[in-house]
Amino acid sequence: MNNYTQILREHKLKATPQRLEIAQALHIHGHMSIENLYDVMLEKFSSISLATIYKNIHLMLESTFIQEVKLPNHKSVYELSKNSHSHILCVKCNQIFDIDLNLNSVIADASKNTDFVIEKSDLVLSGRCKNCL
Amino acid sequence: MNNYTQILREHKLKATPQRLEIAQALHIHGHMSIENLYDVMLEKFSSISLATIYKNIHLMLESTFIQEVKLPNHKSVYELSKNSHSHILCVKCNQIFDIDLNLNSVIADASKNTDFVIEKSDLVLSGRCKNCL
DNA sequence: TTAAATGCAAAAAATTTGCAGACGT
DNA sequence: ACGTCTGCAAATTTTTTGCATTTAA
Repeated sequence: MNNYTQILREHKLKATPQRLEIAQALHIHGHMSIENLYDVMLEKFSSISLATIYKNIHLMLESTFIQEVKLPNHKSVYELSKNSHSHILCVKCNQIFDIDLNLNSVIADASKNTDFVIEKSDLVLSGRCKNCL
Repeated sequence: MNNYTQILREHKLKATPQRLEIAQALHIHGHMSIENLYDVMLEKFSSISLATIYKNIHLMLESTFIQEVKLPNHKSVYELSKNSHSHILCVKCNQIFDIDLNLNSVIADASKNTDFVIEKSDLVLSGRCKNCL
């Protein structure tokens, strides 16, 4: 029983080979779109169905095993759940990186201005990475 | 010639009645999804086509007359372009508000950590608004 | 007058559903 | 053994395209 078998079970999901491979693919690639994932999965499961990908993505989202990341000018990508973090996207090479940023003061400010109780923040920065400059 | 006729032309778009109505609807409602917009437009143009909505949304995005806002757990919504700002979403009543937040230090921090030149930021805060608490 | 926009119908793409057989626990 | 999962096929939903006609400038 590897890593993800246990984690999947903790999320009330059966550890099927397909799900383990999704977890593995996300672990390796970090952020993947549906079609991206489908292509990678096809290499291991030549007869996997897109329906299986969709069903699993939904279940994994519901169980918070994974998270969706919505990016400007891109399809959504998915990542394994981790501690809260932001994303930074290179508009040239389209690489996505996780980044830890302290948004406390921003959130405090927003909270004060709106009387919202803020539960989460989704921040995507876009620009050009070192290599693409 | 009203307000938006001129602005549309500045964006190299012909000021058709349909486009003026899209502008008006976004002005009034602030943030609208495609289907939302279609429903509202139908009231003024009983035979408007969804294809017209899609085509116009694309052209208006390209010309930066409008902007897309991607929200967690929601379909994309569109708004008239304005100065850079963030969004705050109530997860209970689903209202969306614009909010001006100073992200300078966050961006500076990100820039320093990644060697990115950052061009824009998309921030959506989610929580509960005053009324829904 | 002319290039661009509209609306329709059809096509394509993306996502969801139902179900029979297979599989995880 | 049981309930869940997979893969398939079909259905549905969303978005795009082509084209004849109309319209803004």
